[in-house]
Amino acid sequence: MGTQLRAELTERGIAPDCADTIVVVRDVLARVGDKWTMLIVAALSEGPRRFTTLHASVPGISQRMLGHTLRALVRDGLLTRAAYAEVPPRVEYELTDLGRSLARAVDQLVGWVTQNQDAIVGNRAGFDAEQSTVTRPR
Amino acid sequence: MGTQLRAELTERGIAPDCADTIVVVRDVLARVGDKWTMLIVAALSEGPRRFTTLHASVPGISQRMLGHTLRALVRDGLLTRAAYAEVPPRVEYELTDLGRSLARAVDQLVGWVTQNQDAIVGNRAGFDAEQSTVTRPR
DNA sequence: CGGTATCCTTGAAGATACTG
DNA sequence: CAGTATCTTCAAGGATACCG
Repeated sequence: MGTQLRAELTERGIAPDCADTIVVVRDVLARVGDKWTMLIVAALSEGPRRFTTLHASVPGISQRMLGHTLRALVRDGLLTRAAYAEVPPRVEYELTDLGRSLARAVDQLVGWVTQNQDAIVGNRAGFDAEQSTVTRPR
Repeated sequence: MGTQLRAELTERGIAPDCADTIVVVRDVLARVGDKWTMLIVAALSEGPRRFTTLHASVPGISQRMLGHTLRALVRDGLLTRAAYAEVPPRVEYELTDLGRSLARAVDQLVGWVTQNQDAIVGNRAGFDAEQSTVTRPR
């Protein structure tokens, strides 16, 4: 994963461990920037939750994507998955310390967005207005 | 953009302005988490750069993706685009104050990744090792 | 309950060629 | 030089069905 880019970076004379970091940074940013991760982590920030509960709390997510995303988060060690051998079965997901520390780091970025979203949305509107003036003049 | 999710969120009783923030946060995270943005911003952090210079400094990027990504960043007000009417033409891209402040915010996250990438990579390796044990036992 | 398997659609992005 | 246009490929993600 990202091996291709890593190779290209090192080939251009960038130190291998620095290339590693670039790749991992992009990896992590892509994960927290994907369609569902933030919403799942937000739902888990209050405490452990079950699969079905999460499915209900994250609006619009499919079972497939919930399963995939949870698995990826467990793989990275950001979540734990605890399966209890009962009937009916019960599985609980919970943020790990690593997951919580990432959530705090992301919170900084959320803070930035909260402070600057008006500016961004305004810039987009202005840009789009200009463009439509150019493409559809008069 | 993200209007669909916004509607779903508000329908579930989440306050509209809160839903807005969720959507914008995901937007911004998706932007900084995409394949090229980080590398372009890094290249611009030293000062203004021209299209061709950027094309050379970002390994593996196509003209198409460089153009698209730059345009998106300009649209959000994170970059300025200055075109000089010379021959040959010269265009310089530069981080705005907003862009620089985002870069600083992202740096926090980069710091987190730098500190924790060993843990993440280790977790992944451990997880994958377990999985292959399960799927290909003995 | 808590998933996985399968199929299918769509948008993202690469390759290549062309232009003001 | 600084892009855009076109074509194509590919994988993320949705819908649906099924299973331990």
